Amino acid sequence: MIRQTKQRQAILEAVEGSHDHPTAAQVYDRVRRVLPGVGFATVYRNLGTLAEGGMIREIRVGEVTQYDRRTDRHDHAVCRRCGKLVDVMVPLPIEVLQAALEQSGFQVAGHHTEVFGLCSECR
Amino acid sequence: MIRQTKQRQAILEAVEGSHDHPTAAQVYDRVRRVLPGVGFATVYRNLGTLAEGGMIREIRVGEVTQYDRRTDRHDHAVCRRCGKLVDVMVPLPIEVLQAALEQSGFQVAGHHTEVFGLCSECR
DNA sequence: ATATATGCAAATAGTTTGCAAGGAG
DNA sequence: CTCCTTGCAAACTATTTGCATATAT
Repeated sequence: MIRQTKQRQAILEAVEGSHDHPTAAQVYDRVRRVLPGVGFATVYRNLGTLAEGGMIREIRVGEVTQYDRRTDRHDHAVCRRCGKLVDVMVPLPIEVLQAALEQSGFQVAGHHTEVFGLCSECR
Repeated sequence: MIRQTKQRQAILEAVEGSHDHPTAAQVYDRVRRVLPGVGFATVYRNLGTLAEGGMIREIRVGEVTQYDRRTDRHDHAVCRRCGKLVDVMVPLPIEVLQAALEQSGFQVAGHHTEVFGLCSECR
């Protein structure tokens, strides 16, 4: 059974309280302010656990892994200059994907679109 | 100036001759059959150089980096079970992305959609 | 009580870098 | 002949794992 610990709770709160999309290292830093003795292994382990449990979402964009408090399906736009990640919902009906993959026999379960370009500050 | 070496040529041929999407380690293995003495640093360096030069394309999907002989814009479907990568073209007009990102002031330069599900063999 | 979770340190995977020797132009 | 490229080994980064101890249930 999944236990409630102060570390796990603090890690979840660190992600849920973020309006950006923190990396594991950033979550570690934020949690350390509340629980100075926390180990980074605990943070990594719990980010994985929480993502598996569907409480947070793990997004890999480019070479970095980031965590998102939003668990509903949505897409992301990445700034090529500063790396900033912006949430966006790209309207893409599943039928369009199914049609595109029809001949390959691929069964579509989900999708994620990454848009790249320049954010408002960098353009 | 970018020089023509037998290593670089073999690395390019290894990717261009692939119908799958090899990882750096797979390219290394393939090149070693032709040039047994090649170092993995040479492979990594050249995959980067070739990708920068637009001769091949680097794709990061999930936790693995793979190389694609196709340099034209297209999308990918990843099998959740076996990890197989299938090329696919998802019809997504740039105007749709621009409209979705209008309010954030993000300037769209490109996009890539990752579809996940099960390939024909795994479903 | 008992099994899960933590903190630490060491291990691992994938990739990058420094450097002397080699080879392309 | 110059300077880019190679091969080797060491360095590095991000993440994972082993293990004894602590703690939630």
